[in-house]
Order: sequence, then structure tokens, then C-alpha cells
Amino acid sequence: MAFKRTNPLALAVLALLSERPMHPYEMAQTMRERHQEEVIKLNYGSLYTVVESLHKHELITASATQRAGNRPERTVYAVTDTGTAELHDWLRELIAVPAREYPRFEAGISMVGLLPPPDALAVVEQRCTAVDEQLTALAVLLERLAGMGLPQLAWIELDYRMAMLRAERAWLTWFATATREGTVGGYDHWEEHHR
Amino acid sequence: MAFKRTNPLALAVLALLSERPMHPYEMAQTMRERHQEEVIKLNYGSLYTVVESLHKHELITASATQRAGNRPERTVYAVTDTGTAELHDWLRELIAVPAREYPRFEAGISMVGLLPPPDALAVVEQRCTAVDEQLTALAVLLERLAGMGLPQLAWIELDYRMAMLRAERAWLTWFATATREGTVGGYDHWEEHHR
DNA sequence: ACCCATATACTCGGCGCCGGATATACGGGA
DNA sequence: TCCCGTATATCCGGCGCCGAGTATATGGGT
Repeated sequence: MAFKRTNPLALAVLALLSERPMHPYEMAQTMRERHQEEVIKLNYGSLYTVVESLHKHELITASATQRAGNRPERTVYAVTDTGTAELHDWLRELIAVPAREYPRFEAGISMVGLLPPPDALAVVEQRCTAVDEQLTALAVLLERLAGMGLPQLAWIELDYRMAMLRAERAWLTWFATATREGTVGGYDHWEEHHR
Repeated sequence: MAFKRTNPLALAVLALLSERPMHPYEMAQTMRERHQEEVIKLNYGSLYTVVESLHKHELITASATQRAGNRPERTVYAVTDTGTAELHDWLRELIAVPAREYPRFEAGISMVGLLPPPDALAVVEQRCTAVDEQLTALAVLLERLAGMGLPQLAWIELDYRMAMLRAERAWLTWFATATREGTVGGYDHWEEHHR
């Protein structure tokens, strides 16, 4: 059966191995150092599962089980030509085709009418401050990265996330005021239902 | 062990059962009719798993296995008091606390430097038009729902999604022009590397 | 020389999710 | 009356993911 593009961790593995051969644990370390784990969920169990799957589909090869000092054996992997092709094609797909991802917040906010208006207002305001904190944290991080001389292309995904967070904050602010002032469409029925 | 708030489908089940008792298949039908499946991933296999789990944790009760005509047996479920409490608390959490969800696009765009600039530009422009189409489709849907006399609160999650899509489109447009004109930070190195 | 905290490197059992398979009933056309 | 497509309602085998567990090596403190 063909390789399935489910776990993005496999994408990270292909990308790392297209730099140089590595063993799984080293991949994890490198992902940590580069803050890649911010963007792609890393987890040891999944890492080894994913590497094995890539190996089975011949997108990577187990080059050698070496041992340094008396450390346990380490299997070092390298990417194949098919693997590189898969990496590029997967990447193109990820960027070009928007995928339905069912964000939790959409599920939550779609049922906000089940909460009494004051409660709803409170939790929306909580989220608003949380998003604000994430925004300032991101701004600090960007400052630091730019200060280290890293080009914008190296942290382009943070730039994107920042734009999204700003938009979310704006929407939350709007919804909070609309709830507070009772101007959101259907407020009367909502308020009446919780009395 | 305590109930785990993993699958949002369980949230939908609790919400539906807090209207009236239903059997699983009826829940699915209702979700379809109300376009809830746009916001919460529905899938029969998961539905029965989730219902069983809720039942095990006594958040819902199996009221009666009735049979209409000669149809196969149907187990009708109803929500318990603990279930209602869980619903409200989960809802509050979903709204108040932003969750890391690792969107696929972030993973993709973070590695856009691996593609040659012309390829990158092409796929970003593809996404841009795709997002545009989603936006117009959403606008049509909103028009229809408002025309049916539904209050804004009934489709508040679509309002949110619209705001997010607009922000994404704006960012994509910016990135596309910055790539086309070579003004994105680190372009020289990028262009040089793919020659 | 000894000890323990930390780093290194991987393993494994369990569980949730998926989607295709199953089985029966109903309704409309030939 | 027969047939078959669609609706009803659920089941289940398999697989990917998770995170806690395991085992050894290194290095710094006393």
C-alpha cells in the first residue's frame, strides 16, 4: 500500500534527512533546537513509528547501525530519491490545498448559545487576554530571531501565525462588545432563554 | 478513569441529547441537517465509540432499546445531570483556552524554502484562489441563512471562520507579492540556493 | 572513588479513531 | 408481485498514535 500523508512528523523527518543522515534521537534533538516542535507535534513514540513507516515504503534507508563508545546501537537513516520527491510533492500539497482541520474553537463558539450570556462574555474575554499574551510572546521571539540575524524566510510560519492571532483577537474583541451591549443578532432570545 | 475531552464529537452528542433523547443514528442525521458536520467531524465509527464512552462514564444513560416496526433494535440515550455539567464546563474550556492544534499549513509554509522560488510562488497563488473560493461560498451561505431569518448567533462560527479566512487571504497576497518581487527577507540566498 | 541527576536511545502496551462491512426494512417502478 | 436502490442502524478489525517505561552512559559534585 502507498505511503499515507497523515502525520506531519514524517515530513519533518524527510526534511531533516535531506540535510544529512541521522538517527531518530538526533532528529528529535535537532527539531527541539530549531523550535520546529512549535509547528510540528513531536513525540518519541510517534517518531519511531513514523521512521519505520518511511523505511517500509523505501522513502528512507537504514544506512548503518553504528555504536559510539559503549552507547546502545543507533540506526542511522538517509533519504532516498523517492523520499526527496515525496517531500517536495507533499510540501506543495500542504501549501496549495487548504485542508479542513476542525479547529476546537469553532466547535466551542458554535455552541456558545448554550451558556448564559454573562458566562459566555467571561470566557470570551479570558480567551482574548490569552491570545494577547501569545501575541506579545511571539513579538518578543520574532525580535530575538531577527536580532540574531536570521532572515525572515527562516521564521515565516511565525509571521503567518502572528497575522492569524491578530485577526482572532480582533474578532474576539468585536464579539465581546457585541455580547456586552446586546447587539449580537439573536441576543434577546438568548438572554430570555437563560432567565 | 475520568472522561477525556478528546473527540469533540462527544460534545455534539451531549449538546444534542440536552435537547431530547435520541439514538445514535438520529444524532448523525440531526448533525447533518444542521450542517454541524461542517464544524465537528462526524463519522459513524467514532460516533458509536464516543457514545459508548459517554455511557461508560455515566454522562449519558441508555434509556430503552425500542424497536419501531421490524427495524433493528435502537438504543435511545439521554443526558444525565453530570453530563450537562460536563457539557457546560467543556464548552467554557474550549472557548476560554486557546489550544495548540498544529495546523498543516504552518508546517508546510515553514519549509517553503525547500522549494524553488517559482514553485513556491505557484503553490501560494493556488492556495490564494482556493481561499478566495471558500470565502465566496461562505458569503453565499451566510446570505442564505440570514435570508431564512436565522439570528447571527446561530451561525456565529461561520462569522468567525470568515474573519480568519480573510486574514489568511491577506497574508497570502502579501507573501506572494513579496516572493514575486524578491523583497521577502532572505530571498537572495533562497534564489541562489536553487540555481 | 562513589553517587545520583541528567542525557541518550529506544520499546511497548493500550486505546481511540476510522471506514468499510453487515443486515434488515421500506418504497417505487416494471 | 418481484426486484433493487436507498434509508436505517450498527459492528468490528486494524492501524496509527501516545506517553509512560526501560536501560545504559556520561559527568559533575563531594
